[in-house]
Amino acid sequence: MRTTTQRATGGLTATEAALLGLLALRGPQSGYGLKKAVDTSVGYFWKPAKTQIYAVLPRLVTSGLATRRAIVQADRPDKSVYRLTPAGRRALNDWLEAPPEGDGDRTPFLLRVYLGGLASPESLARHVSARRDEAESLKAELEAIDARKGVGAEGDYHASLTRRYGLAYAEAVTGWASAVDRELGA
Amino acid sequence: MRTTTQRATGGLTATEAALLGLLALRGPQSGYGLKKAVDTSVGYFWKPAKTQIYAVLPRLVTSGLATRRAIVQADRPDKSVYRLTPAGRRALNDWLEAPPEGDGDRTPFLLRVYLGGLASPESLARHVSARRDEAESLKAELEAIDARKGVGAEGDYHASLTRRYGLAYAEAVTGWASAVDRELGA
DNA sequence: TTCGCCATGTAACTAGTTACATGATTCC
DNA sequence: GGAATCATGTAACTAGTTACATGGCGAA
Repeated sequence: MRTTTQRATGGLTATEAALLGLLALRGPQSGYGLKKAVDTSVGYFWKPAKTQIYAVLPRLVTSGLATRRAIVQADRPDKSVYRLTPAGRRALNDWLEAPPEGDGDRTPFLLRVYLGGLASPESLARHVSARRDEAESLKAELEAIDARKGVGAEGDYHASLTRRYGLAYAEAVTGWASAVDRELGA
Repeated sequence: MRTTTQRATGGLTATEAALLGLLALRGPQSGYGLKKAVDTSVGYFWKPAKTQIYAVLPRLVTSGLATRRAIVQADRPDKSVYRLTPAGRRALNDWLEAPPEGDGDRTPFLLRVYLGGLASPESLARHVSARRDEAESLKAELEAIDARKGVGAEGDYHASLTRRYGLAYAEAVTGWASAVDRELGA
């Protein structure tokens, strides 16, 4: 039931792990590139602000988990490219093996449902159907990605697992919301 | 896709709203009492540290959303009892009507799944089955509560909606995890 | 000419966390 | 004798946020 991503004695934060992981999967990147990579991969369930990415990267360098190389460019702004070190790879592995810090708690939506009797019934109904809409568009989005990659594309297995998780979640939410919607209407 | 509970120009934080909501539902309480109330009600999806509760309450008083009354007790420690003001009730209502700040993002578990190819297959399998176990025990817990209250107990409707949400979620997770478990075994 | 992409950051802030501190009373 | 309950807080910290700042290049 923990919320804060906590640095358990030498461990990584989830954001650090995400960045190291993307460096491991996709090779050396700039902060800007990592931001793009995040948005098109783990962005559905882990989307740090870009300033946070720029804050984390130098930290990784000073703790020896990554190296920075300055790249001078003529036509574009100069950039810093970060590369995973063996120590970084080890730290990432430790993080991957460690039990996940709690998620699923902190759900302001449910707080509104729980307290729904204090507001107008219409307000609750609006929240519920908005939730259903969100879940449906999440589902559509994930299905579109599935379609774009073929099922069983190589190198996509673990990513597809997260999409399937998202789909199961979305379907659970739409099912719940439809039922509640009907009840509130009656 | 926001994570941080944000104070949108005069708005409440979710923790403030939770406390005001419990004061509205259950009447005047001490910080200690509110902590108990949180644990036995919204604790499944919103569980602030007790120090946070003690930090928030005086803030509610200074912004006129609650009043504090000191109660001197002979046999127990003295306490402060907080009571909702009309302004507090209004602020709560505004919060209840407002669209929920994003949740569902920030899922370190999925980060581990996504990066599962970087660690040993056994590690991923362990995470997945741990997740299934958690979901199953959540389900059991929620069903136990449902059984304890009878179905359709008065004053329990909105709370029961959150339990049903939790059940749908738990079932989605167990379904996903069982399928993935089988795949990883093969 | 305007807009979007590339590219990196600073400054100010905040909602939350853990660890620590205190002390009487009541129940086993 | 020891543990749980009642009851409230301080101190130190942190991972994240938004708003702001800068500026050249290429394409419509």
